[in-house]
Amino acid sequence: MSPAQKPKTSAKGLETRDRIVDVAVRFIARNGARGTSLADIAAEAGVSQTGLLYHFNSKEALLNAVMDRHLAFSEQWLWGEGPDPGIKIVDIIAKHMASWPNQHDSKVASLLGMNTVVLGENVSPDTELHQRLVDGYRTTIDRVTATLRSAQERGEMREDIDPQLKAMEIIAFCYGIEAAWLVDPNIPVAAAAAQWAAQQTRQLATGPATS
Amino acid sequence: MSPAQKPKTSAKGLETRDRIVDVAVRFIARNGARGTSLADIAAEAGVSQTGLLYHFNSKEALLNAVMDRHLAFSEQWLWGEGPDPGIKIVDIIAKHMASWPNQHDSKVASLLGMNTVVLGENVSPDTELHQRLVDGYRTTIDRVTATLRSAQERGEMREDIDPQLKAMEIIAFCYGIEAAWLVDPNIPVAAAAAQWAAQQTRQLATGPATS
DNA sequence: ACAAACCGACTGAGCACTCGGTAACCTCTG
DNA sequence: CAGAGGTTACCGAGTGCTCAGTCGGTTTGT
Repeated sequence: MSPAQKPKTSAKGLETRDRIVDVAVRFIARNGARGTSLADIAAEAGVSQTGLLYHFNSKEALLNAVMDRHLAFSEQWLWGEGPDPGIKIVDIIAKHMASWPNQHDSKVASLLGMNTVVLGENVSPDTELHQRLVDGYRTTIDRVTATLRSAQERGEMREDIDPQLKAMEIIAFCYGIEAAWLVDPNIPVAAAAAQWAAQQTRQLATGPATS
Repeated sequence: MSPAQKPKTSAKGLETRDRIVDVAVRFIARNGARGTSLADIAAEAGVSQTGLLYHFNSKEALLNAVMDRHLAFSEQWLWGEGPDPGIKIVDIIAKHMASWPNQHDSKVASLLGMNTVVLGENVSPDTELHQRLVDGYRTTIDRVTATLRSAQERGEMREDIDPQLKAMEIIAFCYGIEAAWLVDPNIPVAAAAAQWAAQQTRQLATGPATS
């Protein structure tokens, strides 16, 4: 009936599908899902609104495809350099943030910015995407907690710091800086991230120099 | 003509006006401005939609009144204990966060949560409220920076930490924790805030005990 | 010839906002 | 202190727009 149920999609079909999601990510990152109409997306993607609805049976279906892409990107963003970076995770984050100033208009920025925008639209538990956000947050926290805990076991991180609470702090910092950067791209993100990472490393590490 | 231009409002008028803003804050904090209709707000406030539009000439006017209330609240939240708390600012923040778990459904929670929701809806620079958000962020950063700097001058804070970047970090943490708590009120906000404040204090203070 | 890919025209719901009223209340005057 | 006149506070019934989704088609690739 429809490709969502019977995905006998051809190469060309997949390509348009992909293009639509691309455009949707851009629009949603700027105006939110509620602030973006299917007509807008369709026009920019070079199809009619009906053509869009052929590929995604409803707005919600498109939204989910967009979230899938966002999830894949975030995954790569945090864990692209290995599944267990330990306390190096703060350096990874700072390194990524250092490149933000150059790419405020890029695809990367859209994929990142979606976070803040979609989250804001779905704080109420009775929206469709809310559960996805809760699950996403929990798994991220769990993974960061796990890598910090294993760093403690390896003796690379101080034992008197609760890994879960520290994970929450790290993710909160990411969210907060991202939000601030979105509303005002001129703030010194790179410097803030660098100072933060340096201080976190000093605080977390077991090294002899506590000075 | 209308109360917005000629505010000859009576006591009763002010009361309804106030009630409308109250309700609007609650709705917007949950569903965003775009996700809330004037009809919803009016019904909950016990007036007709036309009655609402008598007090606020447009949705945008109501939005601005809501933002005014939010601003006043945030002001009190951060600086209620004095205009120059120095590094104690992190303790103030942690203290406030400690009380969040008890008030997820309260007025306070709505006023707080608005931040995340409204910010997400206005990342694009061509929305009406965007400039207000940018200005609000900047002044907050400036004030935190100033109090940290004066702490340094008083010798209460280490000199080798950049106050502005630290201010950004502090505000980012607030944003991030708030966002996380909004989507999932069950997370241990109080504990995370307590550990964060303790570690920040140890890191910022000039005290002799660096452990 | 058959399915996949796509379109134009339509529909119905939801929305912010307008228009033409009415009722309560205050104020100034005879 | 009656009551006329004006102002404030509100309402019901529209209006025009935007938007997600439907329907009945046509084109294109294999």
